[in-house]
Amino acid sequence: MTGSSNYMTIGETAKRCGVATSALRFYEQKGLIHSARVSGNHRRYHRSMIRRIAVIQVAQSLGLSLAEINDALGSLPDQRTPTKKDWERLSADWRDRLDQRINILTKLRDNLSGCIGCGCLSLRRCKLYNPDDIAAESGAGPRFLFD
Amino acid sequence: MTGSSNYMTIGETAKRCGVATSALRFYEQKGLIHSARVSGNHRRYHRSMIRRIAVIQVAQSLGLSLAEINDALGSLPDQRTPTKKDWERLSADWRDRLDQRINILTKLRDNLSGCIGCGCLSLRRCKLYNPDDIAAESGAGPRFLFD
DNA sequence: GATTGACTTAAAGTTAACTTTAACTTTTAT
DNA sequence: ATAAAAGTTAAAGTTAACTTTAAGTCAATC
Repeated sequence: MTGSSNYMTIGETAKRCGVATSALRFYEQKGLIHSARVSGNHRRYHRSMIRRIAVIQVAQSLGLSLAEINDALGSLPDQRTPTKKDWERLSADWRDRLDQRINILTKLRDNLSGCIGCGCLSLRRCKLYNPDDIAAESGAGPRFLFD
Repeated sequence: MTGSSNYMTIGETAKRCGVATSALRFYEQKGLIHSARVSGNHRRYHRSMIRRIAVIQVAQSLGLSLAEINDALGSLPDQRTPTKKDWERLSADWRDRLDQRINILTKLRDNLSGCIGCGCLSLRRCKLYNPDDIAAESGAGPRFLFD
């Protein structure tokens, strides 16, 4: 255990990352992060876990489940700071996912706007203003806003 | 109960909207939708509930909780098809929310790209590649990707 | 040494959004 | 009339992502 400043207690790590200690224990149980143990069985997290936890938080903000994040983190090294190449490999996937999310939300926003601003040329075609639901053959659910 | 084609059984409604009957019962319990009852105590949903359920589904895709949706739907009429004005009132709020979501995701994606593509001029300033975590004073969590 | 704060564990609890179960009634089709 | 399908209810169950509890040990400080 060379250099105590490379290792932090669970409380220090939690504070540093803005998560609860219980969450850190939970993540470790799920295999997402790892710790060493000192003679009193207290955890010691390597500094590289800060970055790893940050990556978990980013992935969560993308809507990934912990299981999915665990899969993705399989491509990162456990015990050292990820290199640039490591990060590239991971974030390429996530950028695709982000692009898709942005596209869907943009389309949804545009469809909202279009129907509001009289962008629609036909009351028959505009399903939102089709009060008799004539377009029932289009399929179940609010197709008109997602398609 | 004029015009049986204005009312649908729970099965018909579920199929039409692409949701489960159990979800409809759940939403009704939560007060999000409403039904009439026939002599056998079977539910009958007015056609306007199709649109209302569609709105619920849209709001869910925005990440709103059912409680939040219930609040928002308070501004819509229960027993008739919402007018254009009704819809405008509701969707203005949601468009703001969509804009914010899109902005956050776009910023996140741009930060990912910037760091990958050597957009960063300083290894000290680029927190992602600051392996000794010198920027610890920036606050807890992955600030660099959200700010 | 004594006290307080930080740590440990396993297991139970919380929350939201449903789904399933069990036991029944009603409706539909033959 | 009968059988199958569709409907009813209350309550229990599921899931993911945690948090809290209960009961203890360890570490730091006086």
